[in-house]
Amino acid sequence: MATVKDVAQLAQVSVGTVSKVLSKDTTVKDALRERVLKAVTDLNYRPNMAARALRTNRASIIGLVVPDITNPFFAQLAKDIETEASRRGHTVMLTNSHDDSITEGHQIAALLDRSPRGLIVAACNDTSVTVKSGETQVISVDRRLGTFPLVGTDNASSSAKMATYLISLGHTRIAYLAGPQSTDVGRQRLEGFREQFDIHKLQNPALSLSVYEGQFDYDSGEHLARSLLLEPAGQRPTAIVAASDQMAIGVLRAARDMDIAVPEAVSVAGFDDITLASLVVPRLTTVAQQTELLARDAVQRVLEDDNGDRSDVLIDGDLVVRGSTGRPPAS
Amino acid sequence: MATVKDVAQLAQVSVGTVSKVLSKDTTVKDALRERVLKAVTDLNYRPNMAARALRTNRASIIGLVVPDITNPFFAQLAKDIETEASRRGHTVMLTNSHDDSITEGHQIAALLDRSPRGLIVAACNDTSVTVKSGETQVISVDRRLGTFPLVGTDNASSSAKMATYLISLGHTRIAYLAGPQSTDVGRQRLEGFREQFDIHKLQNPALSLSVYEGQFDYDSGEHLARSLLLEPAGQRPTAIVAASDQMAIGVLRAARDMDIAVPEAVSVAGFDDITLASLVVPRLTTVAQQTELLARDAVQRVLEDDNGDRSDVLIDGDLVVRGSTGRPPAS
DNA sequence: CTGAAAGCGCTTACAG
DNA sequence: CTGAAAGCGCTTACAG
Repeated sequence: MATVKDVAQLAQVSVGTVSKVLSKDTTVKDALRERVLKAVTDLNYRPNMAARALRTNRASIIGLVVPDITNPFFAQLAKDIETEASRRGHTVMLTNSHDDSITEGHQIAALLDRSPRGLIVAACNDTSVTVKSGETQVISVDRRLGTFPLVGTDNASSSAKMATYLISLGHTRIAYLAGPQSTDVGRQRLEGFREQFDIHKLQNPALSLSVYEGQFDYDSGEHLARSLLLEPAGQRPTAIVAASDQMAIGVLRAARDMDIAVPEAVSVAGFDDITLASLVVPRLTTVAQQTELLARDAVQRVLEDDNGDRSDVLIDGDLVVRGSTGRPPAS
Repeated sequence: MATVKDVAQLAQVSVGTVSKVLSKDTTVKDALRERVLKAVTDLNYRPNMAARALRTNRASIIGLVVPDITNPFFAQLAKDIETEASRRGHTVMLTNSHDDSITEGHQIAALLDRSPRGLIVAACNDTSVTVKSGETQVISVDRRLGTFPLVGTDNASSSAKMATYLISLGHTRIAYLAGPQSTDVGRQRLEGFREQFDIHKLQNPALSLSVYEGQFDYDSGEHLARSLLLEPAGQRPTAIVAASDQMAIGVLRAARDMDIAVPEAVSVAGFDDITLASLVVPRLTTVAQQTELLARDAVQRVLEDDNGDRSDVLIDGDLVVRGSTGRPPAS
């Protein structure tokens, strides 16, 4: 592999000059610059990233920690983050915390050892260990890590949109399958829904909301729906809203197994808009998280050292109406 | 951050000795070793990875290139690779080629710049650019890159298992929805199926197989199935086998839309055993790829420089029978 | 505007 | 068995 030294020699300049040209320093005279650039091309020179990292104390790397890359939402987010990072000349180091705070702590430490430009962390659900990041920028995404700034979806206001939409369809008995209330995301989605519901209830006291707490996964949604749907048609909810698409897909599955038509007998809605949401039968009404925007902002915050900016970024979710919701059955 | 120098000073030894202790060199006397270890703990010393990489010309990093991390199969594979790499003290750099060979080439070059221990690449479908990896170990996984050794599932023999299974159920009119025949994976799965089918046909000349080429994705499966299932019940296939779970799930969707019962009227099977396969209704019969084994072998090949070993590793897929297949309808 | 030189934090022959 | 020293390939004050 060619080094700066080789380039300098071929271009008949000093290594310092080569370095300056490479770093787009404008104080190099054109004649020299061209000689250097030609030598770079001729030798097919590629800078040694380890040397650069050692010298500058930062590598053009972004560390990314997610609970589980096989969760479709995190897969989408990771993809968008990688795309944005790559566009900006950075590489992403990925680790899975397996939703375990001890592992998460180790992963973060290991990533910090590689002097990344910054860390983007979707924290695991159990309480995270405190992280001392030193110089390194750390941004939470989706789920906050410690007290680091968060880039996430405005869960409350997005969830509120869903409440308004279902009530406007005429639903009066609504069940909400909440995520773990130990998590911010779980709490915010529930609270946003509940508060909006309560506002509508002032107009229409007949509205009723029942809430059940579960996990964000398929099984939890299926399990909760199974007992809910056991009730006779006149009493059970006419709309079931889940705190995640995975839960909602579990609900669809339960309804199918119990021969209850969606959306004719019961409407079902989710949250996230994972790829699968538009592939299930019927297609799922949900709130789309704008992962591209989340990714862009997170990467930007990590790369541009707006040092001192500790503010959160909240991005609106979009209500996406598909086939799984409709008017409640005439009763 | 503490450096070897600090540790050496505190432990009253030379930096060389510190380095030897850290690298588990056994020639250091116990007394010194303990002093060093204590100093390491006291100072909370963490080696500077960039310096180590510069000096040794290799970082404890594995580069991973997949076409698309939101594809559930690659997500599972990436997770297993990351877990295995992490277990062995290595970090994974992830990039998505977006199934584009130009991008793939750039990603590989960028990863090689960071002097990784090795590269694991699931190549994109279009012809890949040639890669000069220099010293670095490169292993293909699932889809071969250039002429690099491959760790993958034995597609042909696994596909053959599915043929035997369906024929043993009594199916005589079988449709096979193949993946792109420009890809090894697509070809191998089709050929394995067809060859096994032909063997059975010697016994039972009434068997018929029709083959349709598509993409590996949901839409392709749905699209192909839609026209297939238009035929009247006595003439259309009684079993549809897809080259991927995503295609098979598309088939399920088409059947559902057309009110054709699975598996009563038509059996459906896939390949891969993505998470979703056991979540759709009915649960999908498929061939499970053993991603954990694939991951373990790929990481091992990349880390242990069995230099010169250019052989492929083929791992059997497991037939997983679920609810989407059954006996053909009585006719 | 350009070059000579120091130094980032390690590892590794080489002496002793 | 241990230490002193060179050097990996860069970047960056500092002279000139």
